Amino acid sequence: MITHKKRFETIIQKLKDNGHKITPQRIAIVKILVDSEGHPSVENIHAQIKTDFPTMSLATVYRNIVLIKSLGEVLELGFPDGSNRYDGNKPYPHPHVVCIKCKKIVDPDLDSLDEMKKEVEVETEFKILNHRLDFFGICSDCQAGKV
Amino acid sequence: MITHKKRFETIIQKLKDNGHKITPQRIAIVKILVDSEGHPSVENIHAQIKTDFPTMSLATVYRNIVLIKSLGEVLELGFPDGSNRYDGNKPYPHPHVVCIKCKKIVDPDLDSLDEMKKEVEVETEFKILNHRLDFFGICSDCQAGKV
DNA sequence: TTCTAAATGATAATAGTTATCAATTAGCAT
DNA sequence: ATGCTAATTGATAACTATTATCATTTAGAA
Repeated sequence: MITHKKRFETIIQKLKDNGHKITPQRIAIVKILVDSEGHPSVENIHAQIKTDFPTMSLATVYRNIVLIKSLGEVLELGFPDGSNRYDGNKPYPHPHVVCIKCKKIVDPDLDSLDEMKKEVEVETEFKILNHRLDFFGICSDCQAGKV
Repeated sequence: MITHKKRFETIIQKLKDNGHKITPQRIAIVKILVDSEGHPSVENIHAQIKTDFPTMSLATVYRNIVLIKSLGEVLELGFPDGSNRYDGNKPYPHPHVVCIKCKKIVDPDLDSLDEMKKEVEVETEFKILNHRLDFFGICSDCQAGKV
């Protein structure tokens, strides 16, 4: 399991390698992306960042998330009922478990979907490149009525 | 495999059972939902419907999709890069295969995720209610350069 | 046939995201 | 350390997808 610090350095290096400046705003955004436990939305990231950067623009956060996504260093998840969510720690397809009450997202440790992927390729004649697997339910906190 | 006609009748009956009027607009929307092969967006549905109902409002389509969704008769899929998609034939969790070029969606025939669901419940202590599984790739038509 | 609450159509409003442009600044060159 | 400049930011307008509002229409019960 790679550390948050390692992920931070990887993303910052990727920005440098692609000719981008390492601004204080970018450092702050990447830090939140890799430290976050729950795949935050842009709005979440902006709200957290305002503590240390009260004048940072929401547009700056959006622009930088798009940039980091274009470098393949963040996984973007869309849900039907709201804004997109971002995972800076595992920027590749992996399962999620989403609480439908508090919207928390956790990453369970499940077996690879490679077998299914092969079955799908045979059945559909698609060339499969990636996948998405989410389970939706109620977390133990919300079951206990803490939220 | 249930027929489109049967699905149509089921949805219409559900609307009646819930005290809703069966307007010509609703009949047209439900028909497109059950006849569609590729999980259309609201915009798609509206574009198709305009042929026979040139004055139907986009808001009417949106309102009715929301209504049918609230009755549990349509599956709603959100993607990070655009509008939501709707499946009126299988309004319950099932796998999808999405072409990243032409955006076509097909439903492969895969084994149940019940085993994984149990593993997830044990590991995360969530009560799992449903799931989402999508594979992303390139369909055979787009591989052949037809699109 | 009449009546009325539900539904529609048109459009304003909202939320999430992207584009624009003047001002600022990271970092390279000296 | 200083100067320079293209990249970046901040503020906000604009865009897209969706929802809210309200006058008008209509499905269907009586």
